[in-house]
Amino acid sequence: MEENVPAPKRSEFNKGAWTAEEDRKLAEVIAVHGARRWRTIANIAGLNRCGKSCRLRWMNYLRPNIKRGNITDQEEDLILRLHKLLGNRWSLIAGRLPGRTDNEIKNYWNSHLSKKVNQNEKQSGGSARQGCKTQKRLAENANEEAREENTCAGCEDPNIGFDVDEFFDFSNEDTRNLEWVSRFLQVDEGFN
DNA sequence: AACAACCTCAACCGCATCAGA
DNA sequence: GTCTGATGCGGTTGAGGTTGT
Repeated sequence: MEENVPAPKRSEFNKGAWTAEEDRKLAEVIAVHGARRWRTIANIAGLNRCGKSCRLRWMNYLRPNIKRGNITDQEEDLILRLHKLLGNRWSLIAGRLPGRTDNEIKNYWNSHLSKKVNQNEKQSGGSARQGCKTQKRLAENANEEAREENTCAGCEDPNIGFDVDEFFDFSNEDTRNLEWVSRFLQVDEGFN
């Protein structure tokens, strides 16, 4: 039934804003077939969209449990701290903020936080460089750790007194998370 | 009221990586 | 080991809304 539907050529795909009808069709098909094989899903749903577009729509808008708007002060603080640690690793940052998407965080950063950070750096005489080295190091670690779980990132550096599992297990304990991030930032500041 | 400038955010694009044949 | 399609990510764009003049 499903894969006999000929896929449109790339140039024939619909672009631009999604309609409520398209959303409904997409959600229906995903409910039955699951959120994978996006090209097939697009075909089954009869959407004149590419698979990528369907995936993005689902991930950023239709997926259940998505929080929309109103980033709280606590979330903002966490974003700032995680960005300092990880750089533009939006998906990693989003993974620590339940219900938030990488796209939303990226947009929020670009429209709100980047300005804030720039202002702060100007005021404080700009210690951006200092953070840079650590940020790169941490981003690299984060990538490796994401792949090879169960290794100890802190083991290499005796100054870093935290557990890597804790690093990636933010669960929902926001307060605790902020605590270790603070701890890490203290280590970071003592790095130079 | 009219227009320009600015802001926000959904969506697209290109590239990298992964997984299966 | 190689090829190919699927998936994921980060950067960028552009439409629509808001604010300022």
